[in-house]
Amino acid sequence: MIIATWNINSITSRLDHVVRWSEKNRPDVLCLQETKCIDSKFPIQPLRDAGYRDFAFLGERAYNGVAVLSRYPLENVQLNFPDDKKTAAKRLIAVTVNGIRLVNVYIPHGTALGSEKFEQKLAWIARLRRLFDEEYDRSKRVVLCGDLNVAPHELDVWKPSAWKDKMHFTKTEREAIRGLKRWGFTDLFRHINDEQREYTWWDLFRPSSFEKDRGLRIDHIWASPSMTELCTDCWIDREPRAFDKPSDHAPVLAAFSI
DNA sequence: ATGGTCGCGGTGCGA
Repeated sequence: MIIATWNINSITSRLDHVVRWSEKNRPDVLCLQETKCIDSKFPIQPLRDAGYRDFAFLGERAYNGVAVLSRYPLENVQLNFPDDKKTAAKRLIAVTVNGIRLVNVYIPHGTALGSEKFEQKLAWIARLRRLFDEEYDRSKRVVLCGDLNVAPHELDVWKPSAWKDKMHFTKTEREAIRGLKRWGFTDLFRHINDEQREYTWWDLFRPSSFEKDRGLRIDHIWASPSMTELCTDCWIDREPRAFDKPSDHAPVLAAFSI
């Protein structure tokens, strides 16, 4: 079974990429972030034609939005945090698929260091940790994936000296993300690939960033201990980052012997 | 080097 995650920066603008990539890579479950699409306009039919059978999505106009596309039935769909208001940014969707509890998140960007939104980013991460403490069992099969908007380690940044104290790599963000991980998660890319430097995001503002491989590893698939034991591979597919008019993110995939 | 490029939607904001 293959689970993938991809921040596609608008499902309508990237529909062809998602279809083409899905037909080639055949993930069983694909978690998307930044769909930027209201639910009534979510393009189910083209994605059905690409092989997906079941869908869960939570979107809004222009910003945020998360979705899960699956070849297996999705059960117990949870939209955002249980105590979120309806007006809350659409950033979390949790489903059960093949007995796995899968949580797909789009962690807030943070906008600017020291801003109110930066504090809200830290608070959102702490709140996610509390969700796992209160409602999840680490002895079960649990997967957390998505755009974490934090590069946890120096190995996850193309030039740590240049990124010191910069958004996505500040001490406070890394501490917050470590706090989340300590619930009992293993970073599957690091688990499988040891000290390898690979990235999932390259800045679209700087057109040469991808060619020069100046990126960050901010998109992740994390797993609980029993799920980590079943993981046979985890990799980043850079190919669609070179497509015409790409998302700024590349997909991450994990294979499990299930 | 504080620029640069997208997406949405028809303006400026967020990333």
